Amino acid sequence: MPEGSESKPAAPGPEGRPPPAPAGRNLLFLREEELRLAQDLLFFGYRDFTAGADAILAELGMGRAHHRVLHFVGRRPGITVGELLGILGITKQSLGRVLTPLVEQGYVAQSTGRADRRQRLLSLTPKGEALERRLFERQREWVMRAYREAGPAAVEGFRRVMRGLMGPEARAQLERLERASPRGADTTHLARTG
Amino acid sequence: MPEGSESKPAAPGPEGRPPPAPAGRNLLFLREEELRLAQDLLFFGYRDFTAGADAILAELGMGRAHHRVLHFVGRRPGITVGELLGILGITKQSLGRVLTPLVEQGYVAQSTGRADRRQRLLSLTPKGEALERRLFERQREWVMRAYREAGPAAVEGFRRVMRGLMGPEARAQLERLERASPRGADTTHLARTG
DNA sequence: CCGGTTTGGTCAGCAATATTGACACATTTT
DNA sequence: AAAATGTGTCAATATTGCTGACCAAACCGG
Repeated sequence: MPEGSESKPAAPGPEGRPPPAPAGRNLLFLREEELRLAQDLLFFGYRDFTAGADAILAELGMGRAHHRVLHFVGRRPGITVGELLGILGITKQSLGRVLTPLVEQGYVAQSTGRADRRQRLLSLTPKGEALERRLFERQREWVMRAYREAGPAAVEGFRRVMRGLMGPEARAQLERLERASPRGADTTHLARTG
Repeated sequence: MPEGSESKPAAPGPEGRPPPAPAGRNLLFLREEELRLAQDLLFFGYRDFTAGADAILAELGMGRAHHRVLHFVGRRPGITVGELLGILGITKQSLGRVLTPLVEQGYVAQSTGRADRRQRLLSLTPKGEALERRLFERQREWVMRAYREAGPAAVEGFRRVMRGLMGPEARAQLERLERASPRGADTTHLARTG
């Protein structure tokens, strides 16, 4: 379980400690309604964000878990099973149930680790890349619409808040992912105006 | 093909800034990496956002579905089963499996609709309100931390993007929820007739 | 080389959340 | 009276997660 016990940071945010001011407009007085809205937004937004990819996956008899594997393997080719487990935050058995079929059906390739030969380095086959890309494109359109409607400043705010919603472990993992940042190089075929 | 491959948006940390926007063109060319980041953020962020409440629920032998029912019933007391189904986007049977125990255990009260006596109007009992509040408080801390770290402008952006990620149906539902305003504020239309 | 640890695979069993389809019942509408 | 609606419930199934146990291969320190 990803923590949940993280206590309030003594380190003040950009706002610092709000003084016991008259107008309770500051963030410490986050009103209840404001936070209930956040709950609603996250519920509806996440649900609809995943809906498009879910539909594609369903056609192939797959689920969201398969997508997550494709996504993170594609994001970090050569990832080991253990690392993937850490990122997904699930057990080996749960992962095995989706990973094994993906390998058998030729979406994911395994290769023996060069440094440590116990490791299975995972990567996407062309078939796997094609599926991952298809799923990605579907979500891209969805996110793109939201980003365009909201504007660049809102996008940056969105990112900051989402990052804040992550626990320390997830933040570390995200950093690792960003550093690895694999396929940023060959995206020529989607640089079109879509 | 032009670009798409480089000019990475300099991995935005908490201090990151929106990519230099010369024209609206750059939102149309939303780069792949930018959108992969969105996928990651949503995955990790949503997971950790729900982790706290999940822990409480697990102690009570409940799951996330129970929380959603408590949340939306609390948000809109007097809601009918059918409306709840529409909001949650699940089937009657799936709802029944969590709703029935919640009623039996005294978290949710049912009352016959005054206009249409077929309807069961749902509301939280004091016990249900207490649990919902406990769950809410846990998430509030979490969201509050993220909001505080991100700052008010970012929060506004977050909301705009999340709203954009919602489909039309969800937007309509959210509007209805906001209009119905929660908890006693403006719920006259549900005069309880026992 | 031995023995302990790490990495990964697999099996058995269980639980939560979702699905579809069918049926029943009370009530409202036509 | 008949049709439609709102709700409850049954049986069967799928997906995704869990725990615990056990095994095999490979690595590492002495």
